[in-house]
Amino acid sequence: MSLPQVVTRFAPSPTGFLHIGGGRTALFNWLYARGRGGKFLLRIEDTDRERSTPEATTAILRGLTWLGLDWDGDVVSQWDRRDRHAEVAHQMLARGTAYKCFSTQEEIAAFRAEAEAAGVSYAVFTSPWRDADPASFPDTPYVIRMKAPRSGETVIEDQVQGRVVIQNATLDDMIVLRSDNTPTYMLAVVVDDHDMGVTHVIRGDDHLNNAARQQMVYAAMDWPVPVWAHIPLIHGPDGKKLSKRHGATGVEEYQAMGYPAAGMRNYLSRLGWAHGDMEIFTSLEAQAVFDLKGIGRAPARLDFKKLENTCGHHMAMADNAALLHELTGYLAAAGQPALTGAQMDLLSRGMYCVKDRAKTFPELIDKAQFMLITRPVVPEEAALKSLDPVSRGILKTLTPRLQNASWTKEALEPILNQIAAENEIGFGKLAAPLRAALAGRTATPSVYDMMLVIGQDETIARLAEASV
RNA sequence: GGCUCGUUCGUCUAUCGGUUAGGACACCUGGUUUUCAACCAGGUAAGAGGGGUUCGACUCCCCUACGAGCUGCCA
Repeated sequence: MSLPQVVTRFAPSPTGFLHIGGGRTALFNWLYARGRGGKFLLRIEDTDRERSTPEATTAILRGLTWLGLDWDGDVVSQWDRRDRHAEVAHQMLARGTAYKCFSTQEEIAAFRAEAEAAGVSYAVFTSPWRDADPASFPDTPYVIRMKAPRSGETVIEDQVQGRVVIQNATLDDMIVLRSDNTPTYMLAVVVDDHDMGVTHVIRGDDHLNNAARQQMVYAAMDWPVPVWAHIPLIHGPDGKKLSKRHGATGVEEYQAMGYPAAGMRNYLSRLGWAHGDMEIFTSLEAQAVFDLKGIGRAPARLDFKKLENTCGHHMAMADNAALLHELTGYLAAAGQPALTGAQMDLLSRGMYCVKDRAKTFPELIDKAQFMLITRPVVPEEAALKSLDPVSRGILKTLTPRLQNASWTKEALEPILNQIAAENEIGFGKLAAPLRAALAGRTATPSVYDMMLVIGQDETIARLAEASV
């Protein structure tokens, strides 16, 4: 009666921080599941004991959490499931879809070297034990290999790449269980995805070829094959695979640079995926329209300008309190001093006049500078020019009138206009020294907004100091 | 080397055989403005190359070039 529930997963290997490409893969899985009332699971592929670290796992979790990608249930450790993997390997043995191979790594290396010497740069290794008589088995360590079909073809029906046909002859009998009884990735992913009920495997297209081998394991165990969707990788601005030399590759680096998470999600989702001309959307909107069909086949390049633009939209759309909260998170991530209570108060009052002018948190802080400074205001050199004797005189005449004013824009406007008129100057000529006095700068939010936000007493105090 | 995938403005992309090839970012011009940002109006800019199929190809097929991935007792 009810449709089978959609179950997706993100399965990173904990060998480093959360890569921006991994973040996008996770995002696609999350969008797909969340948009369909399904489940989004998280599994850590830590079967490589040499390279896996707990630090990397926590870094990945931190990155996902910052991105706002919440997962269902507990984080699954692949390593913890190794006994189950071994069990399946032996079931394959029993079914005759796998076999014990006693070839040593030295023998395999020798085989490859020989092939190379013979002019074949790469050859598919065929184990001599594939059809060997058990009576001839030596008492030495062995691995369990998949007994892959030698002929015919394996077809991957991929939702992104289309129908991909791979000749079985090009695939070797991959190892599913190592000689120390630990599973290899090819076995572990399939067993885990099956046991976890994963219905849609959405991952990087570096796994497209692997899908053929994995599909053989599904076949060997007679398990239903999940829906495949192999998405293109992200490239750097020069079109090469994204790497360290392109700059930031870790999700957390983007947090430290001050990009808001909502903007990051929006930008990342549009990188390689489109829904018509839609550019800016909330997570809820993205979930509602995200589908596999909209994913492009070509790798996309990172464009910081567009990232910033997208983030700017989300800054402006954000709820003031939420933005302030995320700002404190940014400061911590960037290793900057936390805000004082007074600064928090002012920011929550003045967020409205700075958030639509900023694309990132560093920009937001810069625009909000007039709220964060304390007297005495030290004007920048350019601002100092607006505080000439004549202007200071004008400010001096302004102060007493502000003392009796009610503190609303409606009340302030006529006062400033009248001062400008009395001195026969344009409003701009009055705004410049006001800016210099209130913020010590030449570029600031509206002078009215600044006055309203810092309040009557502070405004008068700053004007008094500047007009001395 | 073999196998697999990809190629529309500088960038992200729309198009699902017939469009003046559309949108967004960036850039340029003008406008607005109280500075900056924003905003408004306009503009420059694209189907890798070559063959087919078709009345008609960005769209389907083949080749080439270029890019990427896989080819481990890594994931």
